[in-house]
Amino acid sequence: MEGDAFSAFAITALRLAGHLTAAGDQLAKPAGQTSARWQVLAAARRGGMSVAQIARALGLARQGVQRLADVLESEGLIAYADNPQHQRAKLVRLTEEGAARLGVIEIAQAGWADGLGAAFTSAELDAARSVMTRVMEMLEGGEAAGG
Amino acid sequence: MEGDAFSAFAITALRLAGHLTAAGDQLAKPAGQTSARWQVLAAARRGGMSVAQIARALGLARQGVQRLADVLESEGLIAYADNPQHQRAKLVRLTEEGAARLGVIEIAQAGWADGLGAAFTSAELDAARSVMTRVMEMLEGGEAAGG
DNA sequence: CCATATATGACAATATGTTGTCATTATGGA
DNA sequence: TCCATAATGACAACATATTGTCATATATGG
Repeated sequence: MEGDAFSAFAITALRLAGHLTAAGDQLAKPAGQTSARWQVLAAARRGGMSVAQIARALGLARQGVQRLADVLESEGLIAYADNPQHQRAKLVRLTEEGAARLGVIEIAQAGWADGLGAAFTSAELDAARSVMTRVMEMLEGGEAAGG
Repeated sequence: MEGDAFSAFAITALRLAGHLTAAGDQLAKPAGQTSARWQVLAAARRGGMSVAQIARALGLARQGVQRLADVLESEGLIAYADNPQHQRAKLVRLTEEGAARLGVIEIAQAGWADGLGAAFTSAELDAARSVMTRVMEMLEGGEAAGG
């Protein structure tokens, strides 16, 4: 029954996420950051997005990202810029200090990903990611059966 | 470069976990529970495990599971039984009320997993899970390169 | 038996994330 | 223009989870 295979898949995915978050925290630690802050810094570098837009891009609640962004702003890693499109929704941009911290993290992350990725083929990783993405799309869409 | 494929895999896994937790919360909601409590109830049904053992089995910090277990115990869904092997580490067991709640959740979960799993072959799901498991084992083991 | 190391529960501080609520700002239709 | 609706930031309450610390219980080696 695919239901059992799916349940096992879901349980494994949840445990994997815990390990990945912990690994991300370790990668971000030398820059004084965490996995969550790192995500916001990376979004800030893209630029042109408000906090609410970043939250949607990350699949997180607006309020949680707002709290992180406010902390990063108070530490000078990001800055709020006026948005000609919207008076309240300021645009988030990366400061020089923020870019420096993000750079430190991403150098470490690249080495980490290369090291772990070497144990897999790109095809394996992409196939697994494809399944994960399809599951996500189903969860975002129909809210599923049986609930 | 497999590093890039791995990075994309990791980002997708983190987002998927968020969706799965939200879905689990919805499944557990009719029983007045959450994803986290559900996991502890399921472990309690297996029986013969202390809080610390459950935490290790779930890949979570001992202290967090302890807090959940204390709440579940105060609500009468689990009970602490004396452990002949260890004076302090009581064994966690499911009460009748806990079993009833867990049953409600698992009926909903079975339908949910069948519905979502129908869009995949067991082979796809198992292959994806295999990759996730291998990543986890690498993360648990070496703590990886580049960090 | 004793000393050391490990495991466990208790407690606290902190980080992350969700939901709910509110006032304000945009947006779109009558 | 006016009004209803949606989006946004601010604030609060709560759930989850981590790390750190402490005292006590258990295990291990001498």
